[in-house]
Formats: sequence, structure tokens, C-alpha cells
Amino acid sequence: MAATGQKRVREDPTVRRQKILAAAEILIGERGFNGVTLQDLARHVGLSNAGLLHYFASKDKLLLGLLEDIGRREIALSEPFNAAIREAERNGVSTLPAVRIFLDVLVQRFSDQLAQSRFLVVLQTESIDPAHPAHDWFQQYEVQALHFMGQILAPFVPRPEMTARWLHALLNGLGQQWLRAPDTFNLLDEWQEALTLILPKDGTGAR
Amino acid sequence: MAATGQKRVREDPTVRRQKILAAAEILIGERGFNGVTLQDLARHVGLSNAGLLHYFASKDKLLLGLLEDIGRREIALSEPFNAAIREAERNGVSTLPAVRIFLDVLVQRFSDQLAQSRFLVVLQTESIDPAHPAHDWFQQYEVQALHFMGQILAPFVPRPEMTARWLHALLNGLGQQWLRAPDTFNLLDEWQEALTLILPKDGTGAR
DNA sequence: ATATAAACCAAATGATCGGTAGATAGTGAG
DNA sequence: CTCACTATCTACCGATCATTTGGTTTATAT
Repeated sequence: MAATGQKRVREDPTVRRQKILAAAEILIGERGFNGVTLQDLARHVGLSNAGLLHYFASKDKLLLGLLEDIGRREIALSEPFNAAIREAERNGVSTLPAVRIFLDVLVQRFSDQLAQSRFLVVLQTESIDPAHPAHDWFQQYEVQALHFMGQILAPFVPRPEMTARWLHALLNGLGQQWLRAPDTFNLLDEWQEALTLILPKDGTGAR
Repeated sequence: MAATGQKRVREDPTVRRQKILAAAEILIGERGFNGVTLQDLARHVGLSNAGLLHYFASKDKLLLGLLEDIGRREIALSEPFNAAIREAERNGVSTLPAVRIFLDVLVQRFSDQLAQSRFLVVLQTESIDPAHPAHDWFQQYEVQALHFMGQILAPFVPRPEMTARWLHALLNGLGQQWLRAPDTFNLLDEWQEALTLILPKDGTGAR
């Protein structure tokens, strides 16, 4: 019944582009990249099939565009916390409080930005396949995330790369359980509780 | 060039069925359920499209058949360890050693039975979508897994259901990282190291 | 007004999808 | 040897896929 748009709506291209990416994030996060068709997406944006492809040359390109966008967002949002850590470092103060805040905000954002989180979780798994169009992006993403986490954990734990993998795994794993059944537990609580086991109480001593 | 089978190979139905399920486990584990077509699968088994559908009425039914099979395998394989735990309980001995073994074998099996592990990881994520044909199965699977883990952890940790979720999350998360890049770390090592933080050293005292 | 650029659409492309129908061929029982 | 059974095939179905072609509409700048 969703009347075949008689009137053409000509929208500001940057706005339209954002709407497309937002819809793609939601749909792909729900059904996976292989589970979403261009016509699905087009209909959600209020555009024809060909209208969509005016913005992104192909389905794959659209996915890469979305990943690029998310990458930018991710960097912009985490920058202030990185800065806080570097500042503590510069001031000779323990970086632990800043690291704790960073880790908590990470989880906070997971539930605040539900669509993006679901998208990342779903596509990270789907892209294990080397032939998946997002494979390389997530490969890099994970390496960088683990590297960064390892760095900020280095002053506090004996094997920072290992601890980084634990935290990355925990965040993804708990996040996924929470996506499936959000009402069965409190994500932030369980995360913070786990951190008390993994991170040290005091500020300085490694191990 | 894989010559269009001139000669008909008539195979024992139960064997053929197993081959189909084995191929499905591998293919779906690589590309996800939505990423695999019946013709892909048929070709891998050396069967025509229609030949495949002689064994499973539809693509969805095939998936459910595979899940059923995996469920049976899973139960059969974990039964001895469950028994060991119950036996320790009956003998008044601490169940901790048996629990540790159970948890280690869990991870051991993850890398031993690569195809099944990849399948479970990939489909668990894909089936977050309530409309996915495997959604209900994994919902149940997770509830049961968490419940069982919570039970065997109860004597050792203050909040067994929470710890169960941690372990489930860690196993999935580490497993996924390892599936993507198996050469970058040793799965069993990192798992056991994490367990030393999460499980108690001694046998009895909770907390 | 008129022209230019580009945002957008209808319709068609060939490929491929999951699934069906009706033959055909291998197999074990008698 | 013959028959019934069924595992398997070829051929086809309508639907849907991503993408292309070529035109139509709208905003803007002159």
C-alpha cells in the first residue's frame, strides 16, 4: 500500500546520503549484509532502486561507504578519551582513572548507539569469511583496536595484548548476549564487575 | 569443469544425509546461512539441486536438521564431563577439578572441531534477528548453556549466572578472534589464563 | 525565461534464487 | 528375472537479485 511515490522528492544530497547510510546500518544490523536487498533498503529510504545506486555505485560500495562513515564517527567519539589518557600520562598522574572511564564509555556507547553496535557485531562475524566485502576492514579494525587497548593497558597488567583480547572478547560476547536478550541483565553492571577482576585496584603496580 | 555427473551415484541414504549435513556445516560456517545457496551445497555434495531437496524439504528445514544433529552431538560429547561433576558431588569431593576440565575441554573442542565451531559462532550472530530460521534454537541453546554453567559454577563464585555469562562471552569472543586470525595467539592458553582470574584457586570457599 | 546539472524514476537486463514435476535408473526382495 | 521402491536426474517455474539504460523532473544560476 506504500503508494509508489508519485511526487518526486528531491532532497539535499548530503542529507539523503546520510539517510541511506542510517537505514543501511539498521537493516544490515538486523539481517546481515547478505540478508538485505537493495530494494529493501531503497524502500526504507523512500527511493527507487536506481535512485539508491545514484549514491553508491554498487551494494559493496555502499557497505564500504558505511564502514568508512562508522570509522570516522568512532575516531571522533573516542578522541576526547584518548586525549584524557595522554594528558594524565603527560602530567605524571596514573592513567588508570582515565582508562577506566574510557572502558566504561565504550560499553555505555554500546547500548546508547544500538543500531551501530548491532551492525558492528553482526558484520564482524559475517566478515570472518575472507571473501566477504567487509573482511579487510574488520581485520584492520580489530588489529587497531587491540593495539590501542594493549597500549593503554600496558602500565597495569603483565600481558597487555592478552588482556586487550580478553576485553575485546568480553565486550563483543556480552554485547551479543545483550542484543539477543536485553532484559535479562544489565550490560554496564556486568562489564564493570568483570573489570574489577581484570584491572588492578590501585594505580601503579603492575601484576 | 567438475563434469555434470553422467553416472548416477546412488548412495546409502544415511551416509548421504550425513555428507549433506557435513558440507552444510562447512559452507554455512564460512558464508552464513544467507550466503549459501542450495546449488552451492548440492555441488559440494555431488548432487543435483533436486537431489538435495529429496533429503530436506526446504533450505530452512535443512538448517533445522543440521541444528538438531549438532544438538545431539553436543549432548553426547559433554555427557561424560557432566557425569564426572555429578560424581564428585556425590562423593563429597570438590567439583572444581571436574569443572576446570570441563571448561578446558570446551575450548579444546573449539579448535578441534573447527567446522562446527565456526558454524555455531557465525549462526549464533546471524540468528540474533528474530526472523532468522535459527533464532529460536539459539535462544534455547544459550539459555540452557548459561543455566548449566551457572549451576556448576555456583559453589565457587558469588554470582554464578553472571560468571556464566562472562565465560560464555569470553569463549565466543576469543573464539571469534581466533577464527579470524588463528596464528596470532594460542586460544587454550589465553582461556586458561583468564580462568585463573575468574575461578578461585582453592576448592571450596565462595568469594 | 532558459539552460545546465544532477537527483531521481520506470523498465528492462541476464543471472540466480528456492522449489516443483515428471522422468529415469539403480537396488534389493521375491 | 521381474517388480516395486526410491534415490537421483533433467527441465522448468515464478520470483527476486544487482545492475544498466535512457529518459524525466527539479533546483539553481544566469
